[in-house]
Amino acid sequence: MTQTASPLPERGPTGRRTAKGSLAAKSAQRVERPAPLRQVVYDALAELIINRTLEPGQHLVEADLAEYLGVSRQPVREALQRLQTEGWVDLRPAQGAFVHMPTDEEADQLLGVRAVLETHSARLAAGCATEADVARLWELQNAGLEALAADDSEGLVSANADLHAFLTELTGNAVLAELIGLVDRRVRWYYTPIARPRGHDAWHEHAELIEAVAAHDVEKAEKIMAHHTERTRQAFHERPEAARE
Amino acid sequence: MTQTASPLPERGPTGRRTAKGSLAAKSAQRVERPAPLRQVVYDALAELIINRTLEPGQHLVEADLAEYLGVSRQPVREALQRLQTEGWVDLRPAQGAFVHMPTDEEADQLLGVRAVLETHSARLAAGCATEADVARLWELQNAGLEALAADDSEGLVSANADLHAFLTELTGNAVLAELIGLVDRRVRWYYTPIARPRGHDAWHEHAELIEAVAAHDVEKAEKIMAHHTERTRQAFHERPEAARE
DNA sequence: AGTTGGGATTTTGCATACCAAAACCTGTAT
DNA sequence: ATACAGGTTTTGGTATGCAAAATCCCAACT
Repeated sequence: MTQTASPLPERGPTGRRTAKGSLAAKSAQRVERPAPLRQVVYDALAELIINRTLEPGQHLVEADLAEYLGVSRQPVREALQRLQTEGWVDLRPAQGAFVHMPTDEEADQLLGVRAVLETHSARLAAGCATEADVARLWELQNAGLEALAADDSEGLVSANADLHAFLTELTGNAVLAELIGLVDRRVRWYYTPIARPRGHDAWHEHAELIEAVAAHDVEKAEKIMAHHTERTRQAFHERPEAARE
Repeated sequence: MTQTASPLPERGPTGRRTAKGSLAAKSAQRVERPAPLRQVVYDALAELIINRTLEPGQHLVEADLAEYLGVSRQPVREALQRLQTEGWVDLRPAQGAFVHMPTDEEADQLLGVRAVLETHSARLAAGCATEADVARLWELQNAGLEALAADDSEGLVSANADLHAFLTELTGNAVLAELIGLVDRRVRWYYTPIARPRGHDAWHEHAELIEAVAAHDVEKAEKIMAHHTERTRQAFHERPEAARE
């Protein structure tokens, strides 16, 4: 509606093949997709929810979102569907989408599941990490320490997520990685308020964990991660009066 | 199926309120929703995939599915979106939906994750099961034994799912239950071919598990479930020459 | 043979328009 | 206040159109 003429964020002469016949050029990178609109909308809405522009409980009217984003209702609906399956919004039949209202109980359950999955992940990772992997872990660890020193709450949460994410990739279990990714993204939402106070201890525990992984000490890595995630859970319960909102 | 004219499975004069003013009549049941069409389509497609009417790798053309089911493209698209997030189809941008092709590696990863989650679930359930819960578990166990005696492979898989599902509900952790539900539904797909040979041992192990839960022996329940799911995983690898397809 | 190169066709992805039914809102009469 | 009647908004779904991308098919060329 808004920008009636311009169709969207630069979809013009993309989608062309990279070159002509350099078969298996680099093996890695894909051909660069124009990014489906529903995906763009999904990312945009997720961002709006995470940074609280869209408040918990708020009613999301399809038509409004569509106009706001300059697209039609269809991609909005599809994005909302996905947002529901991943727990960001609740889709009440015949009433539409509402930003999910996180409860303390749910956060606790989420942190509990996360503890189980991450613990298993640490165990597997310790069993199969190469030296290069360990080096990468130390890099990520340092990035986190820098954010800690700079008192960068946002960067701290992000660095934490990166480190945990890389650890799950190491396991070689794609299903596990996907599930942890799902849970962690939601945990991140609740986690932000306690990132700062928890920071110091958490990154000390990370160091112990990486040492255990480097030594391929499966039992120890598992134990440390169990302790680490359990402490995070407790930190959430003992969090300051920033409880409500 | 093709019923071009008739719009759908009886949506006529539904959606009415149950009565007029008997507030909180039974407290339990919701108001009876007409069931969103996308949900109906989702169920239908999931069923078609599970029973192999739609073969792995097959290209699903929206227009064809829509005509086949007697609906428009929109609900079909929404159903396909959800089927993707739950791993039943792969949605390749600009190419459409393809029935997911399960690999042995993926099945193994799935069974691995399932083992972890179910083990944790068993631990929690053992800690908080009431006598009524245990009675219900025995009921479900008997239903499984009957299916086993009747050599009903389909019913066996279903009874197994029911028992595990009830156990996860006992934990009181909705997030955990949801995740296990997700994983189990997919495991079921791979599991069917080994349900029969695995049946006898599996249900014997179930009995032990229920006893441990009834005795609130947390450690034992956890151990039995770990063993149980690990055996299932092994059974999958040692499965007969029904390997491919 | 084999592989190139165009069309022609199909299919997706999105936009637009329209509609019934359900839910919501509001003002008025009780 | 409470209840009711009516108007408004919103969803959920249908139908249609269309550009871009992918696929298919077949003929021309080493």
